[in-house]
Amino acid sequence: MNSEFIIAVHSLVLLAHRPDGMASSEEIATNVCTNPVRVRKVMSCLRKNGFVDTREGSGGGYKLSREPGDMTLADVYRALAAGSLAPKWCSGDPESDCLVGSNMGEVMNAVFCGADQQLEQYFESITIGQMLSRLTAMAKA
Amino acid sequence: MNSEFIIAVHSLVLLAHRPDGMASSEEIATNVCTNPVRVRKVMSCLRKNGFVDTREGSGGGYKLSREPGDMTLADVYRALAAGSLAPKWCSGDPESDCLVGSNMGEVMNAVFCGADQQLEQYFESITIGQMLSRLTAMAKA
DNA sequence: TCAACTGTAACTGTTATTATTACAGTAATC
DNA sequence: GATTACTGTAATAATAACAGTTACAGTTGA
Repeated sequence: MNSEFIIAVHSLVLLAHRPDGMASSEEIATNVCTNPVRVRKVMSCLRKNGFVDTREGSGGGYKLSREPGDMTLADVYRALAAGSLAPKWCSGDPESDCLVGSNMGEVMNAVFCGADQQLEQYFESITIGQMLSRLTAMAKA
Repeated sequence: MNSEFIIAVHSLVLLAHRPDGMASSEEIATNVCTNPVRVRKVMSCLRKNGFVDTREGSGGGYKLSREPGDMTLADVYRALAAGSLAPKWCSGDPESDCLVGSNMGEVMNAVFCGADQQLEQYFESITIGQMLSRLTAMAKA
């Protein structure tokens, strides 16, 4: 899995956890354990997909633009990791005169499309709000 | 996804397609479009997991040791790609004093375990025999 | 006008992936 | 029993993907 997906989910959960719903790229980066530039890149994408609002300039940062309970991991997945299951490496060669070698690429592709849908469906069942609940439940235990 | 998984599936389908059910690492490599050493490494693993039999020496090669209809992609997945969904890159830091940063790693891990099971279940529904059928259906069309 | 932010691009370092080379071991065939 | 055609495995090299860093232009609040 794309690690940007993880950064995105983590960031959204963090924002959902903040009383004022805001955080800067540096705060998020510290919490996630990466660098601010990477966070900004991911957040920029989340902004374009309507997950967060940005405020540039002094005192700026990121803020959730939807309810945590209304954002599923599937939404995030579609925004920045869709199709990541299929490997870049592709088997077979369409020019091959063997039935198997020439068509395997296409069949394999179909298999991974199905797998991707399956995965997306699973992510559909988990919201950012639920992620936060799991975290608080874990802290109390 | 692990590209060894793809090589394994392709190899098994190719063996299933051969009238005598046999092929050498070089023949497989040509069909898959990779090098024989890589194929041997994957096949070696398939042998250890009971998918194929090996015959060393002149005229040797690999042979299916089970019916194509009895081998699911889930079997192959478990043998050489299980848990590949979760990224190596891990977010958060258990030592953090923030609720989110300190526990996110664990929660994320649980999410990916679930995703992995989901994926495995999907692969359970596809056999090597079916892959071959899809290929022949495609050729006729 | 300054300080504190975001948005990007360019570059560097690190890690993972794939291909290659080499060689020991095994079995069929002459 | 030598030769040929294979597998098994280790070591190395080449390539590609990934993550971190630096730099700087643009925006906004104080």
